[in-house]
Amino acid sequence: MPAKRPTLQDIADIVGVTKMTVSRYLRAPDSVAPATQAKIAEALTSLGYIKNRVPAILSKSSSKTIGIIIPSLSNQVFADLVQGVENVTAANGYDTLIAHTGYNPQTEEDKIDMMLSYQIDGLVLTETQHTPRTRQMLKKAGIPVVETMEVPGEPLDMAVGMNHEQAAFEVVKRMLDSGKQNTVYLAARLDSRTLLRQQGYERAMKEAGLQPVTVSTAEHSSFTRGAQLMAQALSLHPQTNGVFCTNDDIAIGAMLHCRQTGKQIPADMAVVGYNGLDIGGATTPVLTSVLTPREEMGEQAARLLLASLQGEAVAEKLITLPHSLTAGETL
Amino acid sequence: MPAKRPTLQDIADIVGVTKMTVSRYLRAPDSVAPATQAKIAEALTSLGYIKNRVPAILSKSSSKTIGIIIPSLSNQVFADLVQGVENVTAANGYDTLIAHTGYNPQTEEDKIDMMLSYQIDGLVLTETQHTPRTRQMLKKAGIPVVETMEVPGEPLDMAVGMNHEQAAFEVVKRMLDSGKQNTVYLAARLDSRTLLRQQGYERAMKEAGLQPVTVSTAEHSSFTRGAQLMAQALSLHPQTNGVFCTNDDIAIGAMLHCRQTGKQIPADMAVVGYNGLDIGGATTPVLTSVLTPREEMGEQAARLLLASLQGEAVAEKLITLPHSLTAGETL
DNA sequence: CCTCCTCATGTTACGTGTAACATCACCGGC
DNA sequence: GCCGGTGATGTTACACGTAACATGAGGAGG
Repeated sequence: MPAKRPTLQDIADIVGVTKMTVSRYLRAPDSVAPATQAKIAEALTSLGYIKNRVPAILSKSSSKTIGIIIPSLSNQVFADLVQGVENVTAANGYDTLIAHTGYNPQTEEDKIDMMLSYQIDGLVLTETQHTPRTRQMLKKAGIPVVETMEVPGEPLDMAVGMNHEQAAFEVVKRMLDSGKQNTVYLAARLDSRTLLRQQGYERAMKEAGLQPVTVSTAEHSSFTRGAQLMAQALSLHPQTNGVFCTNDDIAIGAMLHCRQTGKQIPADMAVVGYNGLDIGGATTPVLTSVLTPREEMGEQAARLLLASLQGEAVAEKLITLPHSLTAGETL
Repeated sequence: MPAKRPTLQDIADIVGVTKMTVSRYLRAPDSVAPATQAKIAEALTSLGYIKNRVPAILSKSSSKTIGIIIPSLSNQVFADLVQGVENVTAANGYDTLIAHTGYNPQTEEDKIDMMLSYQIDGLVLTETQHTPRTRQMLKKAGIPVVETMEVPGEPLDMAVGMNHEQAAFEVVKRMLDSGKQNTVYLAARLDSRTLLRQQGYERAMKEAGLQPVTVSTAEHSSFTRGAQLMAQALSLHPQTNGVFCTNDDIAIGAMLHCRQTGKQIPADMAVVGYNGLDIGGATTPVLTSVLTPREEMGEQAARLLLASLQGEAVAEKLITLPHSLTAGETL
C-alpha cells in the first residue's frame, strides 16, 4: 500500500497553523482569516485530503448516520422505502448505511450488530420479527429505532406502517362483492406481511360464509412461482375464479398462466396484486393492486428518527398510513 | 437518551480486571484464565455489551469492511453481484456496506466519500465512469478498488467484467443468420453498458451489410417503456422482424406489445433480451436472453480485493468473464 | 493611555479498544 | 533452593478530529 492518507496535521504543517485551525476551516470556512482560508484550501487540494469521521464518532459517539436494514436488494418495495428515508435524511445532513438480510432474522441481528459497532445514530427496520439478542442490543444501544411496513405488536420503539390485514380484507371483500366467490389466496414465503394478508383474506371469506383456500410455496416469490401457484390453484380447485396475490410478482405470474391457458381476465379469473409496482401498469389488462405508501412510510420514519434525535418528544410513536387500490382492470 | 452504552472499562470494573483482559477475552477467549473467562462472560451478558469497532479503526486504520456501490437498489442484476461479493467476503470475516447512486456520478462521489470516511478497506464499483474527484480520492485513499460489470478503458485499479460489445455482436449475428435481417436495437437510458451493446449490434449489422436502427428513450427502462419502444420501432420501420433489447424489462414489454398486436413470436418478430433474469423464464414463449455472470463477477471481484488486502501480488488485474445465451424460444 | 472587547488561533483533553512491552506468580528441573 | 520459563494480567501509548477554554494582538472608547 502506498503512502498513508493525509491527516489534518499534515495540512496544518504545510500551512503553518495547528490542526485545530484546519478543522475549523472544514466545518466553517469563515471562522478562519481569509488569508488562512486560501492557504488551507490550497493545501487540502494539493494533498488530496479525504475526510475522516472516525475520530469524531469516537469522541462524540455520534456519527450523523442512519442505518437502514431491508430484507432484499432486488425488491422495488424496499427501494422505495429507502428513497423515502433518504429524501428526509439527506436534507438534514445525515448519511445512510444500507444492509440486507435475505429475510433472515439471524442475518438481521448480525447486520444490526455491525451497524451499531459503527455507532449509527438511528435505525430503520423493515421487519417486526427480531431475535432476542437483537431486542436486547437495541435496548442497550439507546438509539431511536423505527420499524416500518407494518405496525408491530411489540414495538421496539417507534413504528410507521399500514394495516395489511385490513387492506387485504377490504380488497377481498370487493372481489367477493363482484361475484368472485371462489377466490383463492396465492402466497409465497416472504415475511410477516404475507401472513397478515392471509388473515385479512380469511376474515373476508368467513364473513361471506365461504371457505378460505390458500395456495402457497416455501420458495421466494417470482413470476415463475406465480404461474406455478396459479396452475396449482386451478388443479386443486378448478372452479377458482379469482386470486388474491400476496404481491405483484405472483399476480403477474398468475396472469401469464391464465393467458397461456386461455382464461380471460377478469371475466374468467380476477387477479389482484399487492404493492402497486410499475410493472402492473404495463400488463394488459392493467393489474389491479393494493397500493402501499412505501416512500411515504420511509419519509415519516425518517422524520420520527430525526425528531427523536433532536430531543423532541415524539407524540405519536406508532403511525398507521392509509392504503388504496390502483386503477386496474383485472377485478 | 438513556444510559450510555457499556464500554470494556465497565465490564472490567465489574470483573475486577483491566479492560485489556476483557479485550483479550473478546478476541480469543482462551487467552485468559478459565475462571476469568466465566466472570467476563457473565458481565458481558449482564451489561449487554455491544462491540465497538471505532477505536480499532482509528488506531489501526483498518475496518475489515468492504464497500459496494451500486446504481440501483431494485435491479436484480446488482443484487446478484452483491450476493457474489458477500459470498466471499463473509467467509473471510469481512463486512460489507452498500450504497446506491441512482446512476449519478456525483452521488457516486458522495457515497464513496462517505465510505472512505468510514475507513473501508476495499471497494467494489459497478460503473466505470467517475468524476475527477472520485478518481483522485481513490488514488489517495490507497485502498484496492475493483470495477465490475464491464472492463473499463481506464481502470482505477482492478476490474472484473465481461465483453458486452462482443456478446451483443454474437447474438445479433445469430439473429441475422436466422433470417431476421430487419433487427432493431431497443435501448433505454441506463448506463454505459447500453452503449457497448449498441456498438456490438451495429458491428453485426454492418458486417452483414445492413443499416443499423436504434430506437431509444431517455427514460429508465421498464415494461411500459419496452412496449412503447416496440410500438415506435414498428411505426418507424414496419418491416421490423427482430428486436435486440438492452435488457429483459424492455424485452418483456416488447413481447407484451407484440401479443397485443397479434404478432407471433418468433415467427413474425424475434425478441432477444439481456441479463437472463428469472422473469424471462416465466413468459410464453420463454425469452431468449444474454446471460451475464453477475454473481460470478461479484465473487471474482471480492477475491481480487481480498488477495490484494493480504498483500498478494495480483497477477491479472483485469478479468473478462464469458457470457452465454439462455435456452429461450423467442429467437 | 488604559480598559475592554473582538477575532484569530493555540492548547489541552477526550473518547475507547488494542499492540507492544512489562511484570509477577508459580512450576519443574537440577 | 535457585534458575529459567510459562502463562496470566497489567501498563503505556497510540490513532485523529473537535469541544472547551486560553492566549494574544489589535482597535475603539473614554
